[in-house]
Amino acid sequence: MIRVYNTLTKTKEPFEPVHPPKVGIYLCGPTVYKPSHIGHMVGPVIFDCIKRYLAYSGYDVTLVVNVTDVDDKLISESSARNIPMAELANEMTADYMRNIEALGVDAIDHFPLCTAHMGDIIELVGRLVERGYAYVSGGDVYFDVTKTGDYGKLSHRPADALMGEGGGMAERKRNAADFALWKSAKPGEPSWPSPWGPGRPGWHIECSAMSRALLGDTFDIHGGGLDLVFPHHENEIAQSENATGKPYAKYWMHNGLMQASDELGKVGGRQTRAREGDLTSQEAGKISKSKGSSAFREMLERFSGETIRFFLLSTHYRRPIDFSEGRVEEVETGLETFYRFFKRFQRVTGESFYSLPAATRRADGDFDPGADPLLEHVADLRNRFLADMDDDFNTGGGIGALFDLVRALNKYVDEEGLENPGRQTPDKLASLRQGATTLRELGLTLGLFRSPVDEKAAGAGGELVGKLLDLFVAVRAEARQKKDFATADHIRNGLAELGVTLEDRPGGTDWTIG
RNA sequence: GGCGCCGUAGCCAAGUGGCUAAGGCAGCGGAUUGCAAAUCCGCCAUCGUCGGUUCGAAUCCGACCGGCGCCUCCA
Repeated sequence: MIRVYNTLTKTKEPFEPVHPPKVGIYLCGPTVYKPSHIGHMVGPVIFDCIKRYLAYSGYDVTLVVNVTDVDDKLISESSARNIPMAELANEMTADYMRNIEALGVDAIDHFPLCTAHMGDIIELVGRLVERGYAYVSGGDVYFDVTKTGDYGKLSHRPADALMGEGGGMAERKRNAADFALWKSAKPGEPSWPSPWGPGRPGWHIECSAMSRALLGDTFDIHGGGLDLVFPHHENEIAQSENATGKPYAKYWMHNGLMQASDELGKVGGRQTRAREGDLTSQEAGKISKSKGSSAFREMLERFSGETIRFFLLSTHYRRPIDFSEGRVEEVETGLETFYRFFKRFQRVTGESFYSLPAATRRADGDFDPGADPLLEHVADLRNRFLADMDDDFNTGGGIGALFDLVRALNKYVDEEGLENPGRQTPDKLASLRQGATTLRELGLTLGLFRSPVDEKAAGAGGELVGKLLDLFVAVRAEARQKKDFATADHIRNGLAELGVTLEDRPGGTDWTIG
C-alpha cells in the first residue's frame, strides 16, 4: 500500500487512483524566461522518480509537465533583450530540456506549451464566464472568488486573508482576491484573439486547461513546489472545479524548496520583508527566480547529472534542501561506493552490472531467497526499501537501504573470496548476481544506475593518458616483482599527486583518475 | 500582523508512541595489504530547552529559544 501526503488534507492518505491502473500526474513546469537553476530541477527529478516507482508498482502512469511560454515575465525579458517572445521561449525551453535530460529525467510523457493550447484556455475561461464564476472588466476576465464556497481549501487560509494581484489590475476587480483569467493586451504585446478582445492567459488558467486537455477533468496527482500552493494551485482548483463541476486533482503533492547555497546556486531570499537587522535571513533564503541564480548548466560542468540526482533524492522530497557544492561533493563520495562495486562485480563475474536484467515490475521481482543467507539479507533490504518508498516516496530512507545492500554484497565477495577465480562456484556467483540484480532493480526505480557514468579520464587526450598509465603500471609491476618497493611507491605516490589512484589487487593493478 | 514548516552525532540525514535511534560524509581502532588504495569489522547521538500526557515519547500536548517558508513573481 502506497501512501502519499496530500496538501489538501494535510495527512498521508492511501494512494487509490481515480481510474486504476491508470494514474495521471500533472507537475507545474517552468516559465521559460531565464535559464534553469538547481531549484527548478527538484520537481522534475522527484516526479520522474515518483512516476518510475508507481510504474514499477504496477500502475500505468501518464506524467505531464507544462511549459509556460507566455507570461508577463517573458514579455518583459524578451523586450529587454529585444527579441521576440517566442524566440526567448524556445531558447529557454531548450535549456530546460538539456538540464532535465542530464539528470536522467525522461519519464515525462507530455510537455504541453501554453501557446499551443490557446483554444482550450479560451474555452475554459468562457465556461467560467457563462457559469457566472468570472466577469469581464475592461477587456480582462477575472475569477470572482466570492462565488465559490471553498476558496482557500488547499492553502488552508481564511478567504479574507487571500489577496490577489494588486497594481493596475486592482481597479478593474470586484474583490481584491479576484485573479485574472485573461489579460487584455497592451499595444505591442503578444496577443491572441478571444471573445473578450486580444490578450493572453492569466497565470493560472493554462495549467487548468492543459491538465484537463491531457488528463481529463479529474486526475490523480498534481505536483509543484511548495511556493505554488498559494495562489497558483489554490486558483487552479477554483477555476477547474467551477468550470467542470467535478473534483480537480485528488492528491496535491508539494516538494520542499531549495534553500541557501553558494557559488553554484546563488540565493534569492526575502527582500521586501526582511526585518531590521535580519541579514542572515537574506543570506539563507530560498533560491528565487527574482534574484540572480547561477545557471544549472554550470553545475553540470562540475558534477554528473547522476550525482546531482542522487543528491536531490538523498533527502525526503518535502524537506527543504540546503544546497552547497560541499554537500554535493559528499554525496558524490558516497555514490562512488556504488560505482566501485559495479566495477568489482564486473571483475568477478565478467558481466556488466548495467546489463543485468532487473525486474521492471515489483511483483516480478519477488524471489525466494531459499536458504541462502545472502539472499535472505537481500530480501530484507529490498523489503525495507519498498516500505520506505511506499511511505510517501521516502527516497532518503530507501537510499540508506541501498547502501546496506552494497555493503552486504561487498562483504559476500570478501568472505567468499570471489575475487579469486579459484574460489568461485556457480552457486556463489549466482547468488551474487541475484543480489546485484536486486540492487539494480531498486536503483532503477529511483532513476539511478541506469548506464555507466563517463569516466573523468575520457575527453581530450584520454586515450593517450590511458596508455601512459598502463605503461606506468606495467613498469611498477616489474619493480614490485623485484621487491623494488621504493620505485613502486615512487610511481604510485607520483601518480597520486596527479590525481591518479592505483589499487593493487591479486589480479593486477587498476588505476582511476579523480 | 495572519498562516505554516523545521531543530536527531563534527556535517548531511531516515525514523513521528514501544526491540540495541537507519544510512552517508568526516574521524578513530582493527582485519586485509610489501606499504597503500579499495573492501570488511568495530567505535562515535538519548533526539533544541523546560513542563505535561502515557505503563512507555525523538515521536502526542503546551510554553519558550533558535532557523526558515508563504501571505508579492517564484519550482
